[in-house]
Amino acid sequence: MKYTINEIAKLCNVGKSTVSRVLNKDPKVRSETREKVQRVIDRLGFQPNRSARAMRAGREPVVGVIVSKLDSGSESQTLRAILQALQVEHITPLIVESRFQAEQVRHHFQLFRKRQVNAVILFGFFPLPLEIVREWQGPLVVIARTYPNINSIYYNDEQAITCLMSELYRQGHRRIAYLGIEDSDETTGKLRTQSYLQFCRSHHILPNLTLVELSAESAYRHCAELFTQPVDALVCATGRLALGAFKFSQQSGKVFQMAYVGYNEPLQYMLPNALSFDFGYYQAGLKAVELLMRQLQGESLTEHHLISVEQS
Amino acid sequence: MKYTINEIAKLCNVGKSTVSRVLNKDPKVRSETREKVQRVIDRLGFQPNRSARAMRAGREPVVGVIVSKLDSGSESQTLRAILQALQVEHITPLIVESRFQAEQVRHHFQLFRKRQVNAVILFGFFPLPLEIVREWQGPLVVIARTYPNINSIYYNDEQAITCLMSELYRQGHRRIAYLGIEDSDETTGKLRTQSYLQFCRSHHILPNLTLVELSAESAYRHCAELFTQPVDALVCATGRLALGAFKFSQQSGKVFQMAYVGYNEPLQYMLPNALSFDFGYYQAGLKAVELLMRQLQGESLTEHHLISVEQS
DNA sequence: CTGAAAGCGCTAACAC
DNA sequence: GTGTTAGCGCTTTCAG
Repeated sequence: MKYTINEIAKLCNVGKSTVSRVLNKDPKVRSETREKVQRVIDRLGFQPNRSARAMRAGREPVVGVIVSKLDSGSESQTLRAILQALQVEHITPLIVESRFQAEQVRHHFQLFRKRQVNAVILFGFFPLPLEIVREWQGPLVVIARTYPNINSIYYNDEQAITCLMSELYRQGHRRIAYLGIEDSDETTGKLRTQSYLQFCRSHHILPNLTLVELSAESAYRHCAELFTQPVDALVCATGRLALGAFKFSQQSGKVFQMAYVGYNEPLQYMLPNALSFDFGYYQAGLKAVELLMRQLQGESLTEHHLISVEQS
Repeated sequence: MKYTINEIAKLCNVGKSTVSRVLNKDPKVRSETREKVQRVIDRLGFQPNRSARAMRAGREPVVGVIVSKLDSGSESQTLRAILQALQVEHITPLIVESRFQAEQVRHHFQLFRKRQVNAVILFGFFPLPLEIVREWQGPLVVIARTYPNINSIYYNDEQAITCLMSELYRQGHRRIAYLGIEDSDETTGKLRTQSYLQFCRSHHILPNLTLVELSAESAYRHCAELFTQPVDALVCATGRLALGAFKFSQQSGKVFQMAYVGYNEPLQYMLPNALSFDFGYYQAGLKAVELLMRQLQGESLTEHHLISVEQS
């Protein structure tokens, strides 16, 4: 049932090192011998023992992946890409959830050290203090946030908002409101808000915005504030907020064109006409793994990769 | 930076087996010695090499987890539990997606064999032929579906439907429609449909049902068929279908009490008054790991575990 | 080109 | 109680 390199060697009447060479595609094996050995390997379905190989190699490649929430549309897209890319590289992913809590991240780092994780991919879909991120010594790629000297894949917040605004403007909307995140969140919050204000300024639109917490409920509760004035269209900083706004529109009967940043399947289904800006989450995952691989291969340069793909 | 048991031994002036004993909490070590060794271990942050241990043990515990879709509310809940439970057992999970395709499952099984996965947890949230499931030789737990001689965690379909129906009935609804899955799906389909019909019969309700495919879109398209008659309340076989029905209610302006089986965060948020029957997905995950552990420990009995917890 | 032999870091007999 | 020793399955010199 479970063969070892030794048994294969005996069956082939060769030394085990030859079998090893065949397994590792060492060119200096006579093709005749190679085929003989390969045939036996195939016939028996022999698989070299992973642990033994790992031990010999001195390290087993394991990448820790910290997502913020498993059931999040945008993150799942990225995670899917990461999983696939890592599989190709024969790297084992270790997935954990931060649930948007920096403290959890710290905790996971500890676990990773214990489990001898070589590298980490961290989803930063929420404000995360630099000093916590710094706690990870070793290869690291952060997604959706940037820090000095730390590799990252981040999204073009300005482009996302500007793009949505332009489209709404093109459609003829002029009273465009904005539901955003508080400035304490540098990227999803501050940056996007500023882009909104910037666009308003350059297009002579009177800003009408409210900043809330990153939850549908908070968005829902504060949405009414925007509608003390007439509103044609509403831009939401995230899909989560858009869900709250959608509920508001249901309850209040207000009709407006919806636009949001992110990928949210149920919302996309319920509101097919809404504008959504997908950053290219899948691409981001692939890129993250690529960056990580480079770090693992010793290149220690820092890169900040901008991902931006428009959709819908 | 990276120590071995040998170095620790030298630093402590003990043999490496003593260090090993300390690591493995072998009782027959003088507490004095133990402390001395432990102190050094702690000070240096020494972590025994996983691969070496795994090799020695002859097997590295890896459990393959086949979910149908990463971003599914119900499954994420279960997956979360599985991840946590496996972590406690120091078992590495290998997560892959089936995307509701039996062929993918077969493919993943192959991968698992290559990667020397010891056991599998399979999410069966869709019809899956027995012969495919059989392809996995070895410890296996199937969630949400049962097969002869295969360990499983399954849900009490009858109870779920009956429970929702009873509650609707209690609330005074009499014209209760049902949106279900076709009979080709044994559990989510046939079983639930029958439970609906059963309830109708025993409570003298005129059945009003439509069977559709397992997608929101299909539900949405066929929903109108139910409303050729007056409807007070609607029971949906799954959260996905409920999403389609919700859209229908939006578009058609029909008002009715909604009820569905499953856990769906956005829906729960949008329709807080809807009745939902949560099977206890988290519990199911814990149970799945427990069953698997027993198999790994050699008990080869088959168990079919019924999970049922009511909520909302 | 191929085989013999020496370990990788750890655990488990087996001695003392 | 504790040290010594023999491998687990594999890769990698080092000789032939």
